[in-house]
Amino acid sequence: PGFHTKLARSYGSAGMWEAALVSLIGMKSIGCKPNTNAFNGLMNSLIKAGYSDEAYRVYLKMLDVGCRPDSYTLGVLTKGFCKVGKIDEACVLLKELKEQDCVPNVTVYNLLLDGLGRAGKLNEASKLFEEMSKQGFRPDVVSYNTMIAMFGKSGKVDRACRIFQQSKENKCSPDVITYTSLIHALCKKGKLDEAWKLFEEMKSDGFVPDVITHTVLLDALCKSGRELEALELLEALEMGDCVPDVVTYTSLLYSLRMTGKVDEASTLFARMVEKGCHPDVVTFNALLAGVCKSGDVDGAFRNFAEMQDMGLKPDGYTYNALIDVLCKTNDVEEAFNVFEKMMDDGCNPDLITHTQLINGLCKAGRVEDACSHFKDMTERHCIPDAIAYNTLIYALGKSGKALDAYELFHLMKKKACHPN
RNA sequence: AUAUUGGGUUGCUCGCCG
Repeated sequence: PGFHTKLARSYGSAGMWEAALVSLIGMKSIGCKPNTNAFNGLMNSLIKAGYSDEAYRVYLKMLDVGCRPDSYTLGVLTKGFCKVGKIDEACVLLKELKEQDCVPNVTVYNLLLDGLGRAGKLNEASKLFEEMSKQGFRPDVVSYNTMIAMFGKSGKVDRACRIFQQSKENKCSPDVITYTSLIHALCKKGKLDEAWKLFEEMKSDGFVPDVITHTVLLDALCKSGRELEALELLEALEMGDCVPDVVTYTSLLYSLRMTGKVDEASTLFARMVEKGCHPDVVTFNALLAGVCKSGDVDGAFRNFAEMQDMGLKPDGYTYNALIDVLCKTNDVEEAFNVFEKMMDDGCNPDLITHTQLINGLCKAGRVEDACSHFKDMTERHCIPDAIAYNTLIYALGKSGKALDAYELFHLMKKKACHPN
């Protein structure tokens, strides 16, 4: 059975759900039947690899062969739904399974909280957070951490701190993640002093900050222009026992390169490699951002070639950065070539890709083309946000098409997209 | 040994400061 489940999970990671099922069901050839755990494991593999719909099919098959779902099943599927933005379906499933006396647990609620947060539905998350206690599920440290991180990411430090207060009142012990999330929230708002205070506080309370905690602080130093202090922190880490990782180095590389410190960035890049820390696609993208900022198209493509020489696959960020630098250097034609290449390469253009192209067309005086691209974009199920509307509204207004601009402005409001 | 939380990279405009 171990072999069959392992094989099934491998198929799952490749999205081959049918082959995976054959492997699971094939257990009967050795006189075994796949149990709930085996199905849960397969669904998890599928979801981790981005095959949520396929996971749901496996779920149906599992019911079909008479396997009862348990709280893990519910958890895995909740994650799957949330990952593809189908939060409502996750809630429906929760209700359904509750009626079949499949008991949800705190983990399931935590998954929902996180899913709501990532979908930007903070109010609904807060409501659920209050609701869960009433339903008899006491929030645990993960619940609190999830809420803190979610408020922190959207710039609501005060609310994050209130949740922290609340967790103390409810006698829920914080952990390193709690503190790191709060420190991150403070840093994001530029409150570095308070962040450092909390950092000291956590240490004196006996918590051991890890590489992530330190990287949050280092990144904040970089982003507020204190690269020297960031470098000092890095050196301290390199000498201590909290080893900096690729994220730590990338954060510094990004700031150095963004602020034009090209040589320092190169030196640091060499140093990280020397320390056995391998740059990843984000590292290259971070450097690429700096190259693009200076409008250096050739340099951008050199970076693009170099990352592939190192065996790294460009992602959406990479292509978007290239498209943007081309648009900004008045080469929309080439930007569209990269756009094609991106799709050939299996990268899905996103809202940012389209907005950049629309902006590029506008700047090249091709406002009509921009409008039709905007239309194409919506037909490709890419829902414009305020920035996308602004881009086109601004260009329309500037090119004397005030009426069209006004019309789009109304459309934007009609689509419940808040003008800023 | 089957599920949940923290760090780095990409888009518009405007304002403030230099």
